[in-house]
Amino acid sequence: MSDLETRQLRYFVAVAEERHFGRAAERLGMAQPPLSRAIRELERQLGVQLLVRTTRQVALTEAGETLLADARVALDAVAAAQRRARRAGQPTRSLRLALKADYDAGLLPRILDAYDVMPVELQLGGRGEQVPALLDGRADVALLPAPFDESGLDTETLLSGPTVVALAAADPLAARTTLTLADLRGRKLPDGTDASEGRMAAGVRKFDLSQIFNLVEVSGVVWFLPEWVARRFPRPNTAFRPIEGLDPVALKVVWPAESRSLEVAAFVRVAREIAQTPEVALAGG
Amino acid sequence: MSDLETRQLRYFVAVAEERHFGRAAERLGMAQPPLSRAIRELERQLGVQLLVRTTRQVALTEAGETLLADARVALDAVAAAQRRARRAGQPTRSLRLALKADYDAGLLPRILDAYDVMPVELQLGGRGEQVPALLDGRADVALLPAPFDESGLDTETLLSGPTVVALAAADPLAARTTLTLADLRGRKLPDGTDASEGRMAAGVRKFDLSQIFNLVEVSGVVWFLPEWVARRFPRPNTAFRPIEGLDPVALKVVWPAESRSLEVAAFVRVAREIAQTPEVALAGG
DNA sequence: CCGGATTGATACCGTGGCGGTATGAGTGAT
DNA sequence: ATCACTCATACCGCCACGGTATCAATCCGG
Repeated sequence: MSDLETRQLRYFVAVAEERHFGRAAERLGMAQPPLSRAIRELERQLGVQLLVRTTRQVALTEAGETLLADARVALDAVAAAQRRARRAGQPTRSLRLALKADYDAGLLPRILDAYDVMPVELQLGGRGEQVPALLDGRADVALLPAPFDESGLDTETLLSGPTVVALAAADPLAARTTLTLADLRGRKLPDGTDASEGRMAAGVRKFDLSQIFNLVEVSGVVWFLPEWVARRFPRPNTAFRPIEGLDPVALKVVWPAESRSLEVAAFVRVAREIAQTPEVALAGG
Repeated sequence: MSDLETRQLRYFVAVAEERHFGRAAERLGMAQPPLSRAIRELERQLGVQLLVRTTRQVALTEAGETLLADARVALDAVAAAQRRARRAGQPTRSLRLALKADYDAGLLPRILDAYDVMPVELQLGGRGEQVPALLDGRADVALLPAPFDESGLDTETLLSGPTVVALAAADPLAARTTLTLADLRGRKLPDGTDASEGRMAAGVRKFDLSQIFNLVEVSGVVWFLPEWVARRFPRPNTAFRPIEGLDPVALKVVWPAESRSLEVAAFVRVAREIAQTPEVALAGG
């Protein structure tokens, strides 16, 4: 009957993620007994068993899995409300734009130049950091390469292009104009996985693009990236070749689904217009 | 610093909606002083002024407006988590489908027949009740005529058609094949507003379609509805005429944006297939 | 088969947060 | 100027939440 409190959801998420009351309690900065009691009380309120405990392991029931997913969404929504309210009270307002360095397809300078509603604060981060930031209110809008999990978000595609592989110009494969994933069997990504698996190796956040291109040129590893990124970084000793059979990669502008912010809407409009306007040669000489 | 509790959000929403501490306290079933104190504490936690109080009126600051919108979303998310967890623990599962009576375009029987994942529980309600039910977890999926506020929801269009006006067959306008809004000047909707405004008069929830057609035939009022609804209810004394210049009305299947429910996904797939399959004549004879 | 380690549950206690009542203070209306 | 209205303050009492100590069940090594 009585309503859930975010405290109860935070406790449950901690236990469900740790699958261990002691570690969850430590993470929450509290002792284990009151945490156990709080979860019991939560189950009693819901009239549903969420966890199956033995003294050796904690497992989630189906209801627990359901609640875990929904609780994360709800906690993000609460955190977003808190953050946005804090910001809305500040005298100096800005738009927080989350993006991955080098993945703006050259649109960013023109967008920033054209967007004059308020100052734009850039939040550079690795892949995977932008979406959570949008969901919990740390960012207002993002520029991201698709695909990514779009639940809870609205998006608009700015441009789209094929995936290319970056390989050393001296590589025999560079002599061919197009490649398939199978051709890459044996080639490694910087993280050591085989390139023929076609994943865009995550977890290589320590490197920026020029460092990766250095690796490509000197150590024979390869690297996948969207064509609209590669085009911005021509290097004489790195060859970019399209991969057949991979889905195209879109650059999207992304914002929280429930956003009714005029500032975000204006940003999306500007981004759309810039993306549709070809980049003119600035100086004819 | 410390996290927001749903209790604080519920209190704030009550005060922000009532714009009156006393009434809000009454609505919350508590006394006014602790409510005032809780709002003060909330403002202190956020470091932001949410309300401008005088002894005569309570007004929202810009931060307050922001928080009101976000808090509603967050509270819906918490309520949805609670309801879905409760249901997930029940042994008998069902899919709760919210819709407006008579607005299924004839698809419903075939959809229900084809959907065999789990029992479907129908929630008939007036326009405007389905979307909140989806957002706070009282319903899993809905069939709705667009347009409606889609924030926080995902949708897929099943079919689309023009808006028509229902008028008495004896009405002089019924002699014409198409009409414009201007032609309807002077004609009234059942709620008394002028038909030439083009709104689909809300607030006439007490009547079902046959009652409305009765009104149309005997009292000279007119009524707007989608063509794909009108087609299902042929009546000799009611004429349906398309209105030029009005946007088409789509029938959409709608579900919570964050839903990753396989049951909902299966329902959407079935609905899509049914909508693309023309209704065959059941008996040729 | 037994003893120790691990881990969640129980018992009990103290405090702080939350809500209640009584009352004050500011403002608009007559 | 007085009254009505409404939000704020003061003060009080309770219980909900968290802490400590301990128990109980299970797994594992010997």
